[in-house]
Amino acid sequence: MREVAALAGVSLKTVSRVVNRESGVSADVVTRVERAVAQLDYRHNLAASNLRRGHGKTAMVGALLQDISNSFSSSLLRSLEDAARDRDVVIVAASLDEEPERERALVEGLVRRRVDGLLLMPATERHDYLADDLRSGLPIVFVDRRPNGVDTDSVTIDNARGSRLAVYHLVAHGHRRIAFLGDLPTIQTARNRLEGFEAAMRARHIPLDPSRVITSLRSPEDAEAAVSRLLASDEPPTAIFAARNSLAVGAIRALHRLGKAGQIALVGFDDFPLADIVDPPLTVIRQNVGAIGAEVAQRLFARIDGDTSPPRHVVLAPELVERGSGEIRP
Amino acid sequence: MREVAALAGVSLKTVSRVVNRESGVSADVVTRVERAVAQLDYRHNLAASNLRRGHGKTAMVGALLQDISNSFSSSLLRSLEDAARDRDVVIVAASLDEEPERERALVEGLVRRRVDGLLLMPATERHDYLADDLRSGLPIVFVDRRPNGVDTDSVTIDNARGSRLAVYHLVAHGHRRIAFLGDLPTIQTARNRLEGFEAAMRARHIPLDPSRVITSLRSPEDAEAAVSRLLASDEPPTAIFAARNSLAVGAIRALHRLGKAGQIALVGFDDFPLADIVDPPLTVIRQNVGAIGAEVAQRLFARIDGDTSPPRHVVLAPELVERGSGEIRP
DNA sequence: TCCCCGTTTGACAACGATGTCACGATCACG
DNA sequence: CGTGATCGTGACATCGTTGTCAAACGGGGA
Repeated sequence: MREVAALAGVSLKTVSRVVNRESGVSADVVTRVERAVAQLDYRHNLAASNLRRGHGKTAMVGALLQDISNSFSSSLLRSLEDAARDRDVVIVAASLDEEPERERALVEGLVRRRVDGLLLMPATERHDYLADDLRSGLPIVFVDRRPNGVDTDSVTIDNARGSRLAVYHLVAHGHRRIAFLGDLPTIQTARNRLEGFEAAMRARHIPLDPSRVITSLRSPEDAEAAVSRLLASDEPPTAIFAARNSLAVGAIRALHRLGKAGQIALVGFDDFPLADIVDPPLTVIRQNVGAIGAEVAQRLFARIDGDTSPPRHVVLAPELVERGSGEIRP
Repeated sequence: MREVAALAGVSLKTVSRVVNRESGVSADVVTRVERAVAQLDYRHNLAASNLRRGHGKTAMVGALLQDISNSFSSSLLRSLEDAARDRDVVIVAASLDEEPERERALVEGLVRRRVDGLLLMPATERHDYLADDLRSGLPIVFVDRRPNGVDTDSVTIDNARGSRLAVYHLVAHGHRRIAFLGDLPTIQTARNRLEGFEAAMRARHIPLDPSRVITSLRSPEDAEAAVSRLLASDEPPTAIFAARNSLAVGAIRALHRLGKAGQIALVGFDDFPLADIVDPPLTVIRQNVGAIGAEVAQRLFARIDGDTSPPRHVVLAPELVERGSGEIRP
């Protein structure tokens, strides 16, 4: 900037005025400065500008999601981006992979970078560590999982209800031997889905067979192996409830490999783009990702704009989408 | 920082030393400073730090992709993230949606923010506008599309070859009436795929019927409608080559709706997570996204680390994955 | 002609941090 | 006990920018 000023024969402040399109600079000076800017490849430095202005807004928000490459996380990211776009805010995105340490490190990094707000799908169990930042005014919106130990906005779905929908649906189609495939019970949503499953089975007076409740499945491959084992047992299940989309995928693969596709009922949790064209079309518990994302973005930007009303916890209801795989009878 | 210094009874510089874990501070002073930091909720400001240090590294890279929510873009993003993670670099991600204006605006925003490097899947046709930034040393790596008007690293696949693989495969299975579904020909990759299709048809001495070459399809819905029209014609195609994954999805939906699934051959371009379990399993031209992402990340960080060798243009070969849908005979 | 006023421009300090260098204290050694 | 080396600490300028305030300028009216 100093060089631009020298070349244009004006003061630093005048260059600043031109760069910021402030009024009250003569047309002649403006062109001189702009010429100098072009000639020297000068680039305005936003960091320095923000520093001086002091108000702090960096026009960056952080989005810490489970895994950017999965469709749920990336759809949320996209919803946030659509809202951010209108306000010229950019998004710093990262995957947590269910690693608490990574979450803490990334939050710290983003706070040091002075992001204006944070979208968090936490990998940690307790969130007290965020208290200081929240107190100092950093807007944080939780998504998919609720805050624990601090109070801040969240947008989640009713996971237990989703499980209940699935179980009641399968029971209504005549099933009693229903297997459950779930992720690590340390993950809040996975736990809620498991609890919902158990409660629904109780509510329908079906005894829980622990050998048919498989948790800690982390990948489609895990699920595929689990289903193979389940179907090889003495009393194989007639229906499977896969409480996460990647587990449903593994289950489908296993059913295909064993030639049982179309014979065993299957309900997945979380819709995904092609669930309607797999074989058989997959019945799922759908969470409306667009609605979640829009709600999250709206909350976050409202907070950034100074909304200081009490934290709100939005809980959306998932719905059952019948497509075929869940309507197979035993 | 000033307040921390005052509270701890030391100078600014000493606080800086403690915060940066520099050696040569007595244990006593370190604890006093750390206590003060905790008490005042002090947060180190990275922007100011970078400003002063001058070397410029912000430990941020930009990733401008086509659409963060599609699986190709988000997988690339994830590959980049894996590489960035080791170096404590964060990623600013955005979708361009094939809008040139948006690309230019985002690049400018990222340059102003002084990102250390840029991953770009361009929406623009010409890239001269990047010349200044490249000259001033900003590393930019193109992915999926080659730079035009400037010379910088790129990682792409051989799209024409992909189309050729698809056509030869279908012809080998007895097809001659092959329809082509493509995106906007203004998009470089879409154009290359179309050209590859035409060249391959010529090479096999099959006359091109323009009514079976449909371009400018932007969504699964567009593709679905196009396929419906194609199949309603007098001489419907016996095979379809869908030159983008979302178009293949639309084609599958149409075939299902019309009850023709399993009767018309279909080859898609771009693999996607569930292509093996749709009905029938989809034969695709696969680009190895992991390999592309790894290559891109490696190039980008090498440049950031000061590699000034001439720009390299890596072209990876796609491969045909037979799964069933492409092996249906007329 | 003189004065006042609006317009355009510039000098300076400050945003939060750190590299440089110099200072005082402590220590080992002959 | 003096000397030089070593260690811990602080003063100051500086990174790139902008808010504040005042100066310089030109023009219009009395």
